[in-house]
Formats: sequence, C-alpha cells, structure tokens
Amino acid sequence: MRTFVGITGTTSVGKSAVAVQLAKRLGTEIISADSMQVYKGMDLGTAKITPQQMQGVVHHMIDIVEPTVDFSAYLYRQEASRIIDAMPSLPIVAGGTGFYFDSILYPPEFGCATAERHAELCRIYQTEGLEPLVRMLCEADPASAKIVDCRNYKRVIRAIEIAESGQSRAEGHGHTRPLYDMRLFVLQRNRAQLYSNIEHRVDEMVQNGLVEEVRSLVAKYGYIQTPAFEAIGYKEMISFLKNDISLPEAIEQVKINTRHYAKKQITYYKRMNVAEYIDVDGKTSEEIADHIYERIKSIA
RNA sequence: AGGGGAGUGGCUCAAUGGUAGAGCAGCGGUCUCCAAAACCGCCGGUUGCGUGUUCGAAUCGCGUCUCCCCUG
Repeated sequence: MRTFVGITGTTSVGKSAVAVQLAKRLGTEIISADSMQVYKGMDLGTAKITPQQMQGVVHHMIDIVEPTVDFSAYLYRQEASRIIDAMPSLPIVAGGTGFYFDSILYPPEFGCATAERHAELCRIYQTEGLEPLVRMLCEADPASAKIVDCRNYKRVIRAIEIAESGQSRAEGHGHTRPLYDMRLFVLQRNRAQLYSNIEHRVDEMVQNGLVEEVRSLVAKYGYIQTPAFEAIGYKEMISFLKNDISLPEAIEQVKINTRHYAKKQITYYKRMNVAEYIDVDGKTSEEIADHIYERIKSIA
C-alpha cells in the first residue's frame, strides 16, 4: 500500500505554505485537494497559491479545468490517485476539501448515470420538487430509501442513479480499508483567531480585486450555473453584479459563508483518520513543516 | 418646544386581550462521483421602564426614557 502525507485544515490556516516547505525538505511534489482551485481563472477568491509562493515545487490538480466544467470528487479521485501512484517520492496531498481526501482513500464503487439522465432527474426536482423523486426511489430501491436522507435532493437523486445502474446504495459498499496509508496532519487555530483571520482575508481579497476577477469571469462565461460559480466569494459577488445586493452586503455574506465553511471543515476532519492536530498559532510555516518532517521522515 | 410614529431574543421582523413565533447570526451534527454543495438538530426573549384597567396585556389607559419623521 502506498503512503502519502496529507495536510489539511480550515480555510486560511496556512496549509499551502506549510506544504511547500515540507515538499522542499522531502524533494517531492504537491497534489492539491481543493474543490475550487481546480478551476482556471478563479484565483483571488479561492486564495490560490501563486507561482512565486510555489517556490519551484510542482503542484498538481490546480488550474486543470475551465469553470464551465462540472467537476466532481469522482474526476478528482481518478486523476489524483493516478498522480500519486506515479510519483517516485513521498507525495504530499494538501488542501481543505476533506471529501476529496476520502475519495482518494475510499473511491466510490457505485455506478453513475449518463449526463442526460442526471440532468433529467435534476429537472424533475426543479419543476416538481422532492416528492416525485422520493417516490421513484421507494419504487426502484426501497432499502436505500430507508437509509438515505430523503430530505436531501442530491442524495435522493444519487441513490436513484445507483439503483438504475443495477446497484443499491443500501448495500454495504462501505470500504472498510483505505486504499492508501495516509498520514494526515490537520492544522488548526482557535475559533476567535480563525474568524478574525477570515475577516481580514476577505477584506484583502476585495482590496486585491475580487470584484474585477468575478466581473471578468462573468464577461467570459456569462452567468453559468456550475459548481465553480457557487464558490464562496464568487456567488456573492455575482449577486452584487446582478444588483441583487450591495457590495457591503456581498462582502459580509462572503465572511459569513466562509465561517460556515470553516466550521463544516472542522466537523468533517473529526471523522477522518487524523495522525495529528497541529496548533499553528505563533508558529512559522517552516517550524510546522519541520515538525511534520520529524514525524514522517522514517517513511520518506 | 409642538405634532406624528416606533420601541419584542445579537440583527430584521411577526403575533392588536388569552400564558411570545419566524428568518438570519451563533452552537452542534450528517456526508461513499455537484462537498466552498446539499441536508438535519440545538441554544436564545416575558415584549424600554413604571403604574393602572382586566379573570387575563406585547397588545388598552396614564406617566417616564430612547430613537425616527414633520412643524417651528
């Protein structure tokens, strides 16, 4: 079983810098685990690492698709594990999307629907609501209907798709063993400090031209409805550009949504197999990288 | 100064005589191809203050404080 180092943590804890420092010590490359930094042209709002900040370290899974693409954990996993498997050195997977780490460790085994069928199911939800979908699931796969959250349309649609592919969401396809030996380090800081950082970081993004970035994306792609344009910092600015809300309101909303996001990240990490939580307050990225290096040098 | 309006949980607001509800925020959680998504739960007010009427007042009367608007 291959081993890799995982570095994650809430937004704005400084994951990227630590990953770069560690990669330099290990002489290896970084695979990003970030659901939004995969999109080209979305830089400021996703706090994407700049070429200068990379310091010559190769980064994978960043800027790999256009914002028009419906990217997914499935596509992420395919590409990411291929890169990990091919890397001669100890890979570092770094990013804030816990679900993407899991998709590498426990790749989905269920079948998928065609894009057309998926779109059709989504259309049913939009026009007729949840009930018809739940009814469909109850008919197609009553066992799954019992275990799936039937108030969550995404889960219901997915379960229908699985059923239609001849499988059942209810069958314990749960992987008991991960495909990789991940040594996961979670960077953290206290809640007050975290929230204050988010506050400043959002203000900084706006000062650095977030509105202009979103404006040019809209100019290039229009008001498309893809996961990319649902990213925090983007959806709110789009509302502002559409004149639905004022700029101060949009900025406040970005801050609130970022806090919620950070909270959900913290919750998600609790279910992961964490090797160690590291408090970052008062430490430099070099010190943190050194600390992690000491912990994993035996396997490097 | 006079006239009018408003004061309800952190915020925005609902409930005009019958033991105060919601949204947002806050806190916690779910998660096997949209995950920066989608979904779930919890905490929190005796209604500016005082007094009166009433079986019973956020809701009516009187007084008082604060804010807003108009007139001067």
